[in-house]
Amino acid sequence: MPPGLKDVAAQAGVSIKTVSNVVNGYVHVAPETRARVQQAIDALGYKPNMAARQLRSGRSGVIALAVPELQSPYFAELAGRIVHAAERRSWTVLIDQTDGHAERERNLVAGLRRHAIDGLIFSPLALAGEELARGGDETPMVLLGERVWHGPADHVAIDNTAAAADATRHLAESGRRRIAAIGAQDFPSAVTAQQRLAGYRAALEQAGLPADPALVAEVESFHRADGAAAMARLLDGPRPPDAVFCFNDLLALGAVRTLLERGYSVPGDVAVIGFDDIEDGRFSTPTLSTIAPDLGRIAELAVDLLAERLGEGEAATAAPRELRVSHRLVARESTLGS
Amino acid sequence: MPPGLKDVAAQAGVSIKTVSNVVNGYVHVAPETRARVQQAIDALGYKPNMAARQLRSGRSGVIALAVPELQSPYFAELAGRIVHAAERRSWTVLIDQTDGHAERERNLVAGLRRHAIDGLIFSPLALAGEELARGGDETPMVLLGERVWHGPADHVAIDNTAAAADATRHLAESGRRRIAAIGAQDFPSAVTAQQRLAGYRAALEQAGLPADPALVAEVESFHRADGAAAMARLLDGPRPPDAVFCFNDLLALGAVRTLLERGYSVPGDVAVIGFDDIEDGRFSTPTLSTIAPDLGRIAELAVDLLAERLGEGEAATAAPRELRVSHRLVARESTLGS
DNA sequence: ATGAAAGCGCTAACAC
DNA sequence: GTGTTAGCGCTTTCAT
Repeated sequence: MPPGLKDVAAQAGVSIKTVSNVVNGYVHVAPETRARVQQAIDALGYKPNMAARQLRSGRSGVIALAVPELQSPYFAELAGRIVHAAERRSWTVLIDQTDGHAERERNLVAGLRRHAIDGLIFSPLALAGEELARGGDETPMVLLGERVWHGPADHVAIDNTAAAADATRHLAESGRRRIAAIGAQDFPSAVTAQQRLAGYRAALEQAGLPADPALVAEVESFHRADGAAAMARLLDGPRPPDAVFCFNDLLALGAVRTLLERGYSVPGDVAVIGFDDIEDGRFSTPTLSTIAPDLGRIAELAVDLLAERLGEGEAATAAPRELRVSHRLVARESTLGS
Repeated sequence: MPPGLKDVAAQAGVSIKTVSNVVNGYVHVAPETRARVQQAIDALGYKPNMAARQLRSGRSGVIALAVPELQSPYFAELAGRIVHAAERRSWTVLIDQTDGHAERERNLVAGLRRHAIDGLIFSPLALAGEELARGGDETPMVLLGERVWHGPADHVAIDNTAAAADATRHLAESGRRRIAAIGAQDFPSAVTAQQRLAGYRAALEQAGLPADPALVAEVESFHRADGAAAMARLLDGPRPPDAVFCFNDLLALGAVRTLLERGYSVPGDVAVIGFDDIEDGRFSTPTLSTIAPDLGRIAELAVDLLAERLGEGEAATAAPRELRVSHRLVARESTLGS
């Protein structure tokens, strides 16, 4: 049996409360008493029991991060940043992998959590709109990625539509005329895909380019294989594109692979731009042009928002906030040439 | 205040124990009573308080996974697999990012954990050997990756040395004579690097190839940038290699980048093989030959070992086990040509 | 500045 | 089958 406050108290010849005071850094403890208690703590190797502490205080010091999958570089990097940001507040992060399954995500939102967490940072994939409304559960939640519906949850995201337009415009400005898009998705929860598609179309129109439906390739998910397959379909079409905007870097990397495999030059024959700025794109051949969201800022803001809700101040009950994070276009070889 | 067992009991007109029985799926409850209780549970939206449950049972249902960094595809994928494996046992996974800092890792091992966890899966980077011995803390730990010292912890790994030899032999067998290695590390805890280096040297000797020290490039860490820089140094050397064995795929991808950037053909001029089989290598150009450890199996075994230690059976106190997981060589374009 | 006692929500023993 | 009771280890009034 591990030692408890009681054991330390006995060893130090003080009351349990005094030990608790020392452990929690309470100020009004005689230096001499403190020393004696500390000595007993060290001698016994006492460690506070977090379950008991939480039972009393209601706080676990754990927040959950729910992402579709850690395997995707974007989410892996996001997770890493959030773990670091949380660390600065002495929180640890529990990872929930939803695999993009609607039911898994619904459970999360419903608060059907099996574990005591102080807050949730959630990057939904299968759920959107009103389905994200929380029933009953008081645990604060911060949503990542796009949302359309103004509900009772804080939210951090970049301007997807504007970013997609930036990417497309970059292609148009380098003289490309048949600009394809890879990553369209039809289902209602695919908000991200729809916003990027909207940005793509807006930029096309602004550039005075026709919107050829044959140049929009749908994908099942946002992985390399999907991008490779979509690119193949585009190439097999009547008139192949001379540029492609892919809705994320993984799709772009897959598309590039198909192009090179078939003997096309990138960007000579076809320029390619992605979205996310994952590390792979900085070392691929050709290096990948992309949209770089300010990931570090996203992570920080998400954790900050949670902290505010968890705090005592008035912010805890404020209306849901919607925070916009900046992004920038990073032009590399896949659109510029080397 | 969220409803507790007591509230449900009152609502259903039964005792608190009966409610507990229903919640925990105890068998001997009259169907009719069960229904009534369940109804009360639903009506009140009762959720068990995990802190209290843990305080009693001593189990939190949370295990921790400590890795150097989630940003590395290998660890991201490992983490994803472990989260899934844990899920099958209804555990959730807490992520600890050590950043490879020795002190962080030392705290972990010392059990200086701030949070109640049932077990720890740990992939050490800065610590090795006796430093990994646990003091006092009873929480079961499973070590991932290589170890040299036979201590009181379970351990899952592939045969690093043999795998490195396989990779090197593959290069030699395709007729390469000046085979370089990228990834050597000098510090004592760099067990992985040392084992892979040993495998490389053994294979060289077996193939009757001289071991030229100028062909062994050291790196600070195992990232793309390190691989790119190391390759550049090799190329700037007196007699550049005609093949490179990189100690992980990230290094290899960086090396390939440098080669292509400088106009070398891969594998025409220089063949490259990596280690880990991360997804990037399957879509890069050229696709990357590599050593593929059975990651899924590693994750499963790690979780299984923890489960056994946590179980009631005799296995809980058995001697530390050392489990070897298989690996295979995956030859792709970077060594074969396309 | 320190101590005594209550109780957080739950499970485990033991009645009935 | 179901109810009663006693803590798990801690924080928190309230005293002193």
